Amino acid sequence: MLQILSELRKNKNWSQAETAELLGIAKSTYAGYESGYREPSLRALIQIADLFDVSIDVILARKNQTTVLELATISKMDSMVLTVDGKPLTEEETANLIAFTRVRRELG
Amino acid sequence: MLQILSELRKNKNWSQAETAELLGIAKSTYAGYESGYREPSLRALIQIADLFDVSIDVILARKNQTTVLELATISKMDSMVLTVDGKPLTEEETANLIAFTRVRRELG
DNA sequence: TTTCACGTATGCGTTACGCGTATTCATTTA
DNA sequence: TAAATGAATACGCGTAACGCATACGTGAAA
Repeated sequence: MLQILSELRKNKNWSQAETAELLGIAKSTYAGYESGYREPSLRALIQIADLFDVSIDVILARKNQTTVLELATISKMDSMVLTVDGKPLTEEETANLIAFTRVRRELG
Repeated sequence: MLQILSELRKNKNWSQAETAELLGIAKSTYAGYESGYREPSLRALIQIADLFDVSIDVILARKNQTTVLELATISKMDSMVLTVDGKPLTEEETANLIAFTRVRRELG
């Protein structure tokens, strides 16, 4: 249910112990969330969402808000920023990614 | 914290008892949420969000609107799909885009 | 006044969360 | 190679708090 926690954490290059400390909980407690051994309480869930700066629905992988977004559109939106290694993609970078994808698909 | 429950419920012209029955919980339990006497468990919260068809963040009155998203994270999320030319990016394609971006940035 | 619907408050049993601890595995250091 | 350190995971136990049954207060309708 909470597999995404591992992804979010690794994107920040944090260990479970570091993350637990930032959350103010025991490392075994946090590890239990990732492994699926336990589910976080509502209070813990809110802290986690705040720490990773994502919505609770994202953490719970709730699909009630499945959104399909065109890469080209996102780069024009002010309300959303894509990052790689924590660094925002520029419009030029995004344009290159789109071109890159088209070429690769063309080649099969 | 959960004042919005009362509004969501009244918008549907439901009594607390009706709502509780739809949720499969005791009416005193549901009433406790609205009055602030108790907070719902995570399980109950998910059922409530599904019943009213709103996101959990809305129920919790969280103002976060995740604007910065790591590309690597998105590809792992079921709740969001990126497309190029209307065609979804596969996980492999996304991984290639990330690698491509890193190389380009490395080269200056 | 009685009755009924609605919302609310609380005692109590039980669930399950959080911590400490132990274990396993991988990597590093002497 | 062994020892040590770091990382991830599993589990026992105490207890916080959730859910239910029940009781109570209010207002409207008869």
